[in-house]
Amino acid sequence: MCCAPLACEPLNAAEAEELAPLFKAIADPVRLRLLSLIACHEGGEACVCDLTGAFELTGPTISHHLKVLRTAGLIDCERRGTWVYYWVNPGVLERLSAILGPPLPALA
Amino acid sequence: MCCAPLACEPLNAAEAEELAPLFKAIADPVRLRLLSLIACHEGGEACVCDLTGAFELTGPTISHHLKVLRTAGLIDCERRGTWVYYWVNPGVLERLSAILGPPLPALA
DNA sequence: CGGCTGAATAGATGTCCATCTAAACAGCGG
DNA sequence: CCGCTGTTTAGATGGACATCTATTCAGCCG
Repeated sequence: MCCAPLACEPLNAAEAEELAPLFKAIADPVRLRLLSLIACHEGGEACVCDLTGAFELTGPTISHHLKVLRTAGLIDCERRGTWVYYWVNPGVLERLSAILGPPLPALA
Repeated sequence: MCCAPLACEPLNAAEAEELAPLFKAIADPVRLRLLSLIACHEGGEACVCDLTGAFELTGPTISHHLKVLRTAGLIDCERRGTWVYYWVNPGVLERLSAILGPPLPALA
């Protein structure tokens, strides 16, 4: 688990190879909005049907983007009856934030 | 200038379209390391020749990645005699960090 | 069980991108 | 002025990716 911001010490090749896919997962406007929609949704989770309507994209395309986010470990999901609910995996975004961010004064 | 973290209110389409290219620029292991190498280098700036040696890639490839970072607004450069120096544009990384991060308690 | 709705998978397609080689450009030193 | 080194640009190529249509899978209800 690496935590030092980019600007503190040079990222080695292995860390960079590990981090890049996470940034790649959020480096798409649709996926950024999906992530945001899920994170902001009441209860911290959202059904696919809540998400699809926000885009002018087909169901399979949204499903594809959700899978990319899930494969990257940013979100997780569970089927409950007819619907599938997604939520943001805690900690992952914070980690990315910390890597980009300024040397935080130790927040316990 | 948007600042609210992803998890506070849903990103609208325009904001997402603006942010995605920034994340795309850093969504590559080589560019992540370049950014880190530059940020960590003494004086906050690095010459291309300082960077090329860290990778098993040709000069043109490094030059290409630097251009991507520069086009995205993450870094800037200046030629001084024979060498070209790059530095990280201040503020941009912090902004991305803030967007991913937890709802910061208003830091003036 | 049969059909309906929500969601994911399969396969196809057009575009973008990382990398290379070859060539051009910029500044320096003899 | 000429050649040398550092850096960028141009063009080519192979692979990755966003999106679609068609199909399949999963659960519900009459």
